[in-house]
Amino acid sequence: MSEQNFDVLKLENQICFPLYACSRQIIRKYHKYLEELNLTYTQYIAMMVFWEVKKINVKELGSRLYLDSGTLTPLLKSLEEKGYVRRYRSKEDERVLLVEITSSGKALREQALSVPEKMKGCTKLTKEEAVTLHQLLYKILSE
Amino acid sequence: MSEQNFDVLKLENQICFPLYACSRQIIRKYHKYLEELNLTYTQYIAMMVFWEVKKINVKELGSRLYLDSGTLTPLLKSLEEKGYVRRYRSKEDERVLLVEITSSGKALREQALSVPEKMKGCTKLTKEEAVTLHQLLYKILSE
DNA sequence: TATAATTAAATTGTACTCAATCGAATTGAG
DNA sequence: CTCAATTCGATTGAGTACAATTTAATTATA
Repeated sequence: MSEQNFDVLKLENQICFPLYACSRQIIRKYHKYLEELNLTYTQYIAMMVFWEVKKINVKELGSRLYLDSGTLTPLLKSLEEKGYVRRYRSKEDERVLLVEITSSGKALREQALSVPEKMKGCTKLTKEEAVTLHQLLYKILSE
Repeated sequence: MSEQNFDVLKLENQICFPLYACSRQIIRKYHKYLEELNLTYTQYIAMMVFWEVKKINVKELGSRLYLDSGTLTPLLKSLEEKGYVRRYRSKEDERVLLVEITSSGKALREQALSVPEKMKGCTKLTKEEAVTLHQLLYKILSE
């Protein structure tokens, strides 16, 4: 009767734990290539957005990266100090902070091309497995 | 000629970014259930290990959780303050710190059963998709 | 049109995360 | 045996994460 099944509390039966462990494992691998660019991983994915859109506000950047202002405010100040972005208030709505990539930030893009190159094969997944993983992850994120 | 393909630097083409975003999204969902137990997510997965093995040293715990002493030392001190574990040096090798679950920590297991229950269906993956994801993630971790 | 409600960032406080370094204990080569 | 190398955990410092709160600006409503 009062037998309790604790299997649901086993590490090996979790879905979040390997997600969490995997993301940290890969981010650790990024570290040695990104430090050549003087970027952290979070700064790197933020730069990916700037390379695409050139200009964006904090809220919209946060919704793309799934990060809030508590994380982004210091991160964007740091990118500004490095000279990769410029921050300024919107004239139309003073609450909104616009962040725009600088020429220096744009120039970094060429250098950054070496990163995916070096990270190639960082996981031993086949192309098909990587596609499957990608789809499953975005299915989770789409909720 | 000198056309460069920057697609490899697009956020949508990354594998690590959705891993990172997914794990944080799910951990955020855990938060409201775990705070009823006065545990953070990292403390929760550490407790999962203690519920299984009762006693373990820091290095072995770190290899199971993919975390190092810089993360675990303060985390274990915090769990000790809450009364869930006891920390002491090994008599055989004074370098080794053993961490053992207390009766209070064992009692927490029953309460914790509600967490996977509440998290059930936190992702809308089918059972098959969840199994596939699990396999792919452990393939990455096994490198 | 006052003012209440909402919104956007910034701030605060707690807790990771991890590279790098340190100090103490143990082990191993000569 | 002995000193150098290794190992274990703790510490340090920089950078996130994020819930909760605050401040300032804007919008909506009575």
